[in-house]
Amino acid sequence: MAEDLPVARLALPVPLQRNFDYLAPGMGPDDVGRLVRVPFGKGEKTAVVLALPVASEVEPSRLKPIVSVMREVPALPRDWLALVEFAARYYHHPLGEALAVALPPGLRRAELLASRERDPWLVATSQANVWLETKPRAPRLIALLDALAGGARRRGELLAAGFSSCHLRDAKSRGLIEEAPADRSADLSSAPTLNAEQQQVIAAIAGEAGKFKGWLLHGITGSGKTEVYLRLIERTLATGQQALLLVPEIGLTPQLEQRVAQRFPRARRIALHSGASDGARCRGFLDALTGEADIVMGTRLAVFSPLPRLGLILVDEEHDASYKQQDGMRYSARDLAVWRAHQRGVPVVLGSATPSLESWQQALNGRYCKLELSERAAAAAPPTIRLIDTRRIKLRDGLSPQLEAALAACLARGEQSLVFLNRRGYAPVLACPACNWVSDCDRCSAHRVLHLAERVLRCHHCGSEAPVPRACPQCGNQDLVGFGRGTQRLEEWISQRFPEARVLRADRDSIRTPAQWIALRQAIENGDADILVGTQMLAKGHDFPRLTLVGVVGADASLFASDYRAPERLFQQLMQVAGRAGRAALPGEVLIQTEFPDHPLFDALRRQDYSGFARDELAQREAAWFPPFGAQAVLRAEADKVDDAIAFLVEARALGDDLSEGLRRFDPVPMRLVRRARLERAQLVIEADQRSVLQNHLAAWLPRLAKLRRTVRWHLDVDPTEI
DNA sequence: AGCACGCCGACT
DNA sequence: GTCGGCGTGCTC
Repeated sequence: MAEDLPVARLALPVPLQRNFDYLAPGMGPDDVGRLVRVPFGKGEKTAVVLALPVASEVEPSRLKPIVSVMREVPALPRDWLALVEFAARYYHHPLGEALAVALPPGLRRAELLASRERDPWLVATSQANVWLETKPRAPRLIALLDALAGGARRRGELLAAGFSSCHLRDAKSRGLIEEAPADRSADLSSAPTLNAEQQQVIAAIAGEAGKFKGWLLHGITGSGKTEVYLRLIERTLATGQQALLLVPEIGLTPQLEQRVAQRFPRARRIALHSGASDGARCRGFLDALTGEADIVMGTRLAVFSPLPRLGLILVDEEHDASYKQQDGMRYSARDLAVWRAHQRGVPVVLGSATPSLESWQQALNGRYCKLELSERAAAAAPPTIRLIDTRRIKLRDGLSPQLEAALAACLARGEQSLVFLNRRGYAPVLACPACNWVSDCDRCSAHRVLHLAERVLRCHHCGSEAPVPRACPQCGNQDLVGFGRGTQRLEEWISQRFPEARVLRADRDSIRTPAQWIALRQAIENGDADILVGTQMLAKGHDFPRLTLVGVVGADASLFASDYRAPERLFQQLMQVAGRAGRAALPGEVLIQTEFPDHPLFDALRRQDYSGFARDELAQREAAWFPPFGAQAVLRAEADKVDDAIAFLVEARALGDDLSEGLRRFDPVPMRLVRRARLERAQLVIEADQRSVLQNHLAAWLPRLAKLRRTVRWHLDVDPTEI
């Protein structure tokens, strides 16, 4: 009697903008949010129940039945489904694929759960009464029901009786088990005293807990933002709620993870990031879902953690580029965090020393409430920043006499210095002066960088390598020259100039694993290094108490980049690296070598005047209707030949001609790095003054693209950060 | 995306 | 006479 069976509407992980209906025997409205296994095409897939029951438009005979319901996973709550549905709609990504992004990978894989699925007790717990009748011999179920009947309601008692925590999970989500009153109190035995500013900030945010409010916490380096986060988490846990703490890259912030662990030793803490194993991500996700986790800390993907008791969202270093996913569904975790806070009626705190201009503008126009932390908490004065005009100075090994003298003096004082150069390798290009051969990458429109230490030429865009030729491959000339400088060469120069100094280089080549990173930090903290040479890896939020001097070389290239976001990024980067100087009792000094000392960016930087920089930059953005004053989306295409990509975009654009009112649709152009990993790329930028106009256009236009010939690969990027 | 079906060139 | 190229079309 197939026509009597309920029909469920499911989202499947396929790149199709539609859902699929299946027969759902024995299922009901409570099963919305369940994961199910279904036959699809030739194979089987894991799908998510969106609605049940539904009246299907599909002819009943064509409906296939659901194979199995993954009852060991509690149903995903409606607000979580709504979050993913919003992300799918906003970023114009198929819902099934968006769900696949939001779920931990292991959860979708049947084999990982297969052993649990076969465990009759696990299946039984979710439908205890039904199964007690139909499967009277499920011994674990009977044991559990006996335990429950005997008055054991506490998690601890049941664990003691031999039920494992994963066995109890579903029973608990069904309310069969009572939550033991948890001790989530903070350990304040080391906690620093708050200054007046910190107290005000905490009071302001805590005073408006329990409802949505966007807070922009603008705190200079060393002003104690982390302590504010910890105190806010403490208050959230005290009211029995969960806190979500988003961080840029967990690998680079083990210090923050440690501080959270030290402060909340008794709370259930979860760390979620792409580096964690499938099993760990699954467990973390499920602990968040059942409400067992108190603090969920993680990278951008953690924004999709289900949090039934959510009370607070924190986004640390909210300007950081890593919050934007750069493939698949290109979401901004920061923006989704704000949407989610609004959806759930909880406060969201965006913290940064150099906020994104998007967030800053939201604060200026009153959508966010701005809070300032302008004092360095640890008594030290802000570093002094000086510019070194290198136009009329002869540099020796890339160093000006001033920077060299400052390094020597720092060395003599027994303090540490850092020379910042955001370019790894030995020299950016190897070239032949005789015939003009250059070390081009054969897969990308870029040079291969000379890495002398590893004796290879390496492309920084696709990773391909070639041995360093002994002679020019074109004319045989033996005197090939490495032009420009990277961190390896700078390290070599500095070691020669200061033979008595212990020089340490830190970039993605020298620090590849978390263990190496920990060892490096340890060495710096122990004082086993005098001069550090490094890329932005060393710029991000670390306390190096002995570090008093920062030198910046080679930042000029970014000043005149064609990307309109380049100045914002450069300013953020330089403010961040400058903040490494003088964090403890010792005063810090920052020296920046530049040929453009009068550039307004450097002027604002010298005064450490973020708001002045933001004012100037926002004025320019407003004049050009760039974000945050207009909204952008980019359609990108890649093909063997860039002309094919352009042709596709031209054709695609024409399909939206009748929908183009209120839009600026530019000509499709090759991307700045046209060829990457053998594929040639082009893009079409679309702008609107209003987000809603852009969204309406995309919603009407994109479905038409499915009808185009599938000759190229393409994707859409809403709110792109790299153009 | 997969994976089928479906019509035109070089081979056991 | 077949094996196989990837162009269109479907997946409840």
